[in-house]
Amino acid sequence: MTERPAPGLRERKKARTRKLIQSEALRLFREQGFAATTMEQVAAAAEVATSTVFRYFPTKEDLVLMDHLPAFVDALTSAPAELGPVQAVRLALRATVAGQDPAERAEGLERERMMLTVPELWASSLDNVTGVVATMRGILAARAGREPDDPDVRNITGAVLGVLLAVWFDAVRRPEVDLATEADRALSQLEGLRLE
Amino acid sequence: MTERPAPGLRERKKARTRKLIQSEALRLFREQGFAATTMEQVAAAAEVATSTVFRYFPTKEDLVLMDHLPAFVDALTSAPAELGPVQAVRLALRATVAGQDPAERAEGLERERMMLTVPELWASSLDNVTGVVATMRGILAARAGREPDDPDVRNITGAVLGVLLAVWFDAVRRPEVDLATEADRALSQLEGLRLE
DNA sequence: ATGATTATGAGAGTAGACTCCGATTTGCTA
DNA sequence: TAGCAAATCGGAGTCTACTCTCATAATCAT
Repeated sequence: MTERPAPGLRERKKARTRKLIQSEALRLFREQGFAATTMEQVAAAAEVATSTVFRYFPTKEDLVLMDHLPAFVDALTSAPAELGPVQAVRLALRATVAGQDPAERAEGLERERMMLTVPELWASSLDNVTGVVATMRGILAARAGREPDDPDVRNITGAVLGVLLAVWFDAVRRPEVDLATEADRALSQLEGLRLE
Repeated sequence: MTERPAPGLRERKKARTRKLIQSEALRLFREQGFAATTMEQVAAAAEVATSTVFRYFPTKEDLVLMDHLPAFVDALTSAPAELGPVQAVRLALRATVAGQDPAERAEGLERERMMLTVPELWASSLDNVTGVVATMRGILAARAGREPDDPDVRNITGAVLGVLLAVWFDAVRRPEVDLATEADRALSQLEGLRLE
């Protein structure tokens, strides 16, 4: 949010160390699995003290977790009011993906693969998930002039996130599947669902 | 499956101990939370040795986990072939709920509440969930003469499970919501989705 | 250059899930 | 009732995420 671009040497070094630790961790997780990798190993691979790893990442899970959702939320909020819920989500998705740096996309996919695959990570993203659900309900409800806990809103949100998750699982497991177009196509099947 | 009803005193005692441990554990989890409860406390509450608790339940999570899905799977498999996927699921759901002992339902809901709420449990049910998804895809695909990894099958399954999960989350949090009727109503909104 | 601030290193320490094992009790069988 | 097998007990031991502390080194401001 308030990312000060003020680059003291100190800050730059910190950012570099942080990235180093994280990328070494991801490599180890990929190679030997999440549970089988200890924090000592991560520290050793990044050539820092174990306590330093914990200073940057309070929990092991934090080495993987992320938040690329805000962009999507923004896009959904600012979608034209005349669109139905499903259309709005499609538009927001397209906008989000388009605004992504393809370089970081690969690492993103790797992390997502782990999140959807490794139980511990699946667990610690629970809060994230319920948060996204709540947010999305709020937005879709507002767009249709309904309450956030309206059953119809809940159901549509559930259906939309259900298909998205299904596609996501597939895409993460098979590199030939393009998440964006596949998700768009999947959502198009739900266009019959309306509100209001 | 091969539940021998042969009741030696030994077996009866074992079953009783098992239930004792589990119900004491659930009580403690409800009262102080899952993470905040230690296995020692569970053992103490059930008045057995800690090692005995581990003999019955290899992991802490096993004290909560369960499998009431087989009934649903059976019902779905044997639904009339002329029904669409969503209708078939509705029917199977109704059948499953109808065949449940209302006495155990309460405890079931309690466990489900934890599973959907406590991260550690949410994690260890990952396998269960993916298993259910795969099974359901298989059945729906077979009913429509498609492949299990057909995109349409994946999408419909995703949507159906999405709404079900949404309703479930609600029902588990608010006792006044009746899971069965609410789920049926929610699914009725998806009837537009067809295959074949 | 110097003193203040901050990051890092190194290591000891804690907690709690889970394992192992020898001794004891308990139910089963003849 | 004697002997056998299974279950339990009690406790020592392991493993690893995570915490704390303090000394040292790097950066910053003046």
